[in-house]
Amino acid sequence: MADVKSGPNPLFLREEDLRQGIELLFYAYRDFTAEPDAMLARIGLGRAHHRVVYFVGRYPSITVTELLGILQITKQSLSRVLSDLVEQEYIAQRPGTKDRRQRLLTLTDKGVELERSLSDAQRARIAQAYRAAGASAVEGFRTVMLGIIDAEDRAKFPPPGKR
Amino acid sequence: MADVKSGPNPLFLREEDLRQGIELLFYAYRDFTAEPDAMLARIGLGRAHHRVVYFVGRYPSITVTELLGILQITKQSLSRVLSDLVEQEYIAQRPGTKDRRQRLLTLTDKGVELERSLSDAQRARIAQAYRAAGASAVEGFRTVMLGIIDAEDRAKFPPPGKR
DNA sequence: GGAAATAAGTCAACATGGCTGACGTAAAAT
DNA sequence: ATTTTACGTCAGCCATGTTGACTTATTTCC
Repeated sequence: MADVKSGPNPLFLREEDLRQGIELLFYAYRDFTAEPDAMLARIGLGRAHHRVVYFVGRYPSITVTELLGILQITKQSLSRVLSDLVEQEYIAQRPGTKDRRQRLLTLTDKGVELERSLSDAQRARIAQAYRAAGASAVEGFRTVMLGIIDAEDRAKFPPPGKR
Repeated sequence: MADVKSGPNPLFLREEDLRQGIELLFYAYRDFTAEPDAMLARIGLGRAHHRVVYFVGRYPSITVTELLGILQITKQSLSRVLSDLVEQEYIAQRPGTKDRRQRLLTLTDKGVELERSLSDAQRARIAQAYRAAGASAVEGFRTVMLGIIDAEDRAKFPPPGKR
């Protein structure tokens, strides 16, 4: 590997800590997504499908607008993957009862199974990291991650007491 | 928002913790990349360019092979963004002295400035999260993130003592 | 010294998943 | 009755990943 310390870029401690934070996020996300991506490729789907299946599993009967708010992509982008998933019967749509313009999304049995098999690799990775790190480290992890996430979405992560 | 607790998906505690871990990573990465992405879009570059500029800044005189190992993409994919960056003089190449087949990559002054302005938003986000969380939470964060990262790359993150 | 391996680059073609813009329909809200 | 909202769709563009095939220069190995 090229020498970190040499060259016109002497890193100081504080700066180094922040860089390390950036890189922890880069490497963790890279490795975290690699396994499900490989599984998805085998069945002709992509990471975008995984995200949709994941959040529909997480929030059964979620609306399209809510899903768009989470994913932060355009409805045209969502449409593409969502139609795939509906056509292939991973996801079912039904009209809302209160508001009949809505299409409430739920996983089919097939969808539940797909979601489980995809996220299992990720759950295993998290579980192993949590186990190795211990409860107080996990609490620190949670706290820092919440600080990185935009304030609007922090409410999605209720404190331990509320769970 | 759709009701988490209702429906055919009763979540239990342990399962819920793991899901929360998955989502912390999703939201953190989403928000972490949003600002630099917006800046990049204004100058006609993309996230891939940021990654290259970042790691060339991190490891001055890094070789193409080393960079490929970090990014875990094909050399054809890297080639595209790297040529952009060399053409636009963000990155300079020079042959290795020990091995003249290598093209050692370094940031130009212009590249240093780009890297700084892009990563500043990210550094600020990390710094704020670290400050709010406190030192022991940061240590926990580090530990859990390292557990998520594949073992091969953990050596890139020397323990505090070695820094 | 000659063969094989390695570092890097290139061309071509393709897939995925973002984006914008324009437009349509049904239902709800004002 | 009008406007707004939820959702969908068509068309086209761009960024960034992929595979496969092939070249050149240099180093390493026998």
